[in-house]
Amino acid sequence: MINTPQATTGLVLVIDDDLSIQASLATLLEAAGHRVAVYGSTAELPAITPRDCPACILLDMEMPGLNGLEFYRQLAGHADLPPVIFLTAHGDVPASVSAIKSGAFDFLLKPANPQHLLQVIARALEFDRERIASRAIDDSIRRRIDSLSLRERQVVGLVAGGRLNKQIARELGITIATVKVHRGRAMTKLEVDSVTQLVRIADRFGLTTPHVANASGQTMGADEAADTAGDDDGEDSSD
Amino acid sequence: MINTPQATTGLVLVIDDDLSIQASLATLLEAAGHRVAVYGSTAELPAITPRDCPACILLDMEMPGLNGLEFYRQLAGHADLPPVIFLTAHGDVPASVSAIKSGAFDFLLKPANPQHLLQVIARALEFDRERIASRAIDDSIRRRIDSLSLRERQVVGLVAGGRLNKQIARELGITIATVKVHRGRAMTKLEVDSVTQLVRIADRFGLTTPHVANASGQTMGADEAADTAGDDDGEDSSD
DNA sequence: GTCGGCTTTAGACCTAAGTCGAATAGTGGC
DNA sequence: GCCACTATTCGACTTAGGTCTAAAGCCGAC
Repeated sequence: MINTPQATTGLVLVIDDDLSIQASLATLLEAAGHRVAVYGSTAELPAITPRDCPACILLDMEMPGLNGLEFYRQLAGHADLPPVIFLTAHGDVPASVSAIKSGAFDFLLKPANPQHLLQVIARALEFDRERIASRAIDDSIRRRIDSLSLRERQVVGLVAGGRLNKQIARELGITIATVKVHRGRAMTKLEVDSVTQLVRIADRFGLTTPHVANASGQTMGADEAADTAGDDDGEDSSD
Repeated sequence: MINTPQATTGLVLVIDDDLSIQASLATLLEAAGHRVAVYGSTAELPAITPRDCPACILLDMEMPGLNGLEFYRQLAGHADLPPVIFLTAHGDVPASVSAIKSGAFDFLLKPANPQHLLQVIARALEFDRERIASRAIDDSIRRRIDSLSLRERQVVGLVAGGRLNKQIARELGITIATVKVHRGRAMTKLEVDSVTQLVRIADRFGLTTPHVANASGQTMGADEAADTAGDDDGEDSSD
């Protein structure tokens, strides 16, 4: 947002087979305060591991061997990828559209205006910085979830799904007293102190057990089912 | 996903100043079972009103007067827009990247392959159909929220924020009995029967009142604050 | 003025949730 | 075998949530 002269710096992974371009990019980027790692082909790129410093990938489209776009698609499945900026000499509209739709951060033409390129990289690094931060929070919650026992996880899912303790007890074939214990312990382990927090965590990490099984929906899928279908529960007098 | 011969049909708004293109597009689209409305310029397009039938916009980039991309940006702020497919004779990479990043559904080059164009339009209409469906759900929830009184809305926000009834009572300067009344009435009006559903609605529609005001976070922001701040409550004998 | 809606409160009563102590069973180590 | 640890189970007790009835003050609409 703010155009500070010294913005976010980080690691830029340059993938290009042209040596002169490698050199000029490295010079430009290092002058801007970034660390640079250069690779001559997609094959040379080491496995992308989650890193704590902001990074982005500057990817040439016309690479020997694997096509840049295909390479990207392959990487993108991996999910924990820093933003990718395509850089190509050929103004190919379909390729650019395809790249952006696949989630690429930007698509630039060579020769790129150095000022503009630095700007785009700065934005990409800033984006990655935020991604890393939110991943750190997620990891912390993930660890807490992993510390739950099987039963605790089941109970959390059912609680987030809107069931009462007695319904949970019936579904799991245990008594209400036991449900309460699992529920309480899960709250402690997850470091939350209200159901509202539990619901948010459960939804975000796919723990929620919806009342009505429905294939669609992801963000609030658990409840779209719940509020369109007048979910009936607790009304059976079988107990 | 499924390539049924007779896929979703709908209304296609064609915006192009070339009469011969208007004619050929209309012929092609109508043959595919779509309804077509042709406009010679962006200015001629009537106000986009929310409609119940799937629609999409086929927009020429090189229009007299307002540039297609600018026009799109202007429309996009409006939010309730059917998917827009750009159609242009000039393979302009920056324009296509910009369009897609702004949320355009696709960006095609003229002359477009008729088969491919129909395929893209079918996907756009299908996308719009789903958008309309989810909008219908949202509108229905929105109406329920609008039927809440001021107090009820406040109580919903605080409940979703994780407060106990007694905390809510203290914050609003009323008794627990009153809080319970508002809470119960809000649940009835919103047609939910568990706090978990209430939380999802409150989060999705910005009703949640977080414990501690914090700038960061949006999806789970309401609660991350809650578990760091050790909120004391219920222990003051001042009233 | 009267009607209806919003807000407020109280008391009675029932149901649901949370906590404590305690018991059982499996697992791995000494 | 014995110990420690964890997961799981349960009953008893305490607190919180939810509903119903009844009532009162306020305010805008008809």
